[in-house]
Amino acid sequence: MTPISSPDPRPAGEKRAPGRPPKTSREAIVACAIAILEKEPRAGISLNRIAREIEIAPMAIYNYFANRDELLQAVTERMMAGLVFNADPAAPWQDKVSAWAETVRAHFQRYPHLIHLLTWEGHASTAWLKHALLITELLADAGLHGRALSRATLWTWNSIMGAINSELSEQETPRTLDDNDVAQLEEPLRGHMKALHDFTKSGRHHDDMFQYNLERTLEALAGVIERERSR
Amino acid sequence: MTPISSPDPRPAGEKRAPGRPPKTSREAIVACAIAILEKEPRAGISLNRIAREIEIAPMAIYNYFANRDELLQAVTERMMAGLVFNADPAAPWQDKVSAWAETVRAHFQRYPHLIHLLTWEGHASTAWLKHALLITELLADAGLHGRALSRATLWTWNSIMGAINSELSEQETPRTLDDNDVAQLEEPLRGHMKALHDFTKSGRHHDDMFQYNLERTLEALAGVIERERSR
DNA sequence: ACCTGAACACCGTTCAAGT
DNA sequence: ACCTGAACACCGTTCAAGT
Repeated sequence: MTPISSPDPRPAGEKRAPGRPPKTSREAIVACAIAILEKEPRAGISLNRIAREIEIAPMAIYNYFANRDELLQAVTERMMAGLVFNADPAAPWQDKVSAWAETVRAHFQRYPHLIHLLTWEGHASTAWLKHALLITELLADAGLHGRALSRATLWTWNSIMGAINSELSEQETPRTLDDNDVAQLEEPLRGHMKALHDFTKSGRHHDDMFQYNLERTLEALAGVIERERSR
Repeated sequence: MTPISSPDPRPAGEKRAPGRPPKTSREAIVACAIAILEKEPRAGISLNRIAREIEIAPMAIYNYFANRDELLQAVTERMMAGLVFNADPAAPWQDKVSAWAETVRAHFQRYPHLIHLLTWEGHASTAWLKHALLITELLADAGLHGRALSRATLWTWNSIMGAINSELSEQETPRTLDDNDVAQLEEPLRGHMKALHDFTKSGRHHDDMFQYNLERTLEALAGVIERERSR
């Protein structure tokens, strides 16, 4: 019943590290957190849950991260790393903005929790910053500069992220319209409500609306750029 | 040391209600939740916290609400009730949309948590529905109908709520730019970053950006309406 | 009719002790 | 160097018991 020491996997000659050998790593913990979110998008990130999953004591995580927030930061960074965007340099700026928007949309579709991390928990990552600044670059090439460029950049982010945001939140917590509530509405509100309801129940209305939102954004940008150029 | 029964506040002749007298009410619980959020916008809504505040056992709340979700629903409804909007019927539709946007913005500024309740916890309230449908009515008056009206309505919501959303999330969790991160960027990205940073640090850039976002939204809507009219 | 306390399964985090 | 267990202060919720 004497405890058998685990075999040392190090090649002969390599110095054995002092102290207790690690059971896990930063990378494994982050990967586990992401795996949980991919399985259950609504689960949230819990230290206890992760510890259960990789069969360590919850406290072991504190050897790799100072606290929950630092772990969230690492998860954010790691999720963002999966987002790659390559624009065709020859394409007009409208196409590039569209391609950027679709790439970002697809990424947030894969990691719905990411938008929560970025927006509500304030975990801006350098990777996200870089991607966001691509829009600035595109708009600069299109002829904007100075404050007009800053404003147009923020507007574009707002607009595209707003579209992604509303699409995700509707998917995660579908608005179930209470028939009773609708019945209480007066005309013409009830008619409008019904039309809207039918529209959002129609087949591919998410794609339809994202496209529409994107077109409106580009339309507004085109106006700004044109006015700026003719000054 | 005989326990003294509390005096019955009912007028003589009125029948005394059977059973134990209540220590609180639905209204008091909801009011307490809102009071907590007004004091500490980042606090979140906790049954235990509310119970501590009004000095009852946490379980007493379950006499008034089936569960936490039902309480959140009531809080949402109550918060929305404070939002009143009266448009000048004679004003052009652009002014009405602007007035609507500013009213909604001010309300969410007062209750930052409300956007969380509506967007992420899926507590659509009838009061919110009514307000949202006002936009549909405005756009219908401006000449839209059918699918074009539905699309334009959703776009307007998206756009305005996106602007409010980003304003709030920046206020609640201010993006502190890591100098180190900025230094790692290459030109022209670093230059763009710096310009953006300076812009968002300037005095009233929140008001400035909301106005800009609103103008872009109206611009895009004007385009849609014009094309629809000329068909 | 309404309130309470004990109990359960969660959560993040500190601290002291183990290997 | 890394892991563990006990402890603390939270959280929502069920159930049985009190008034």
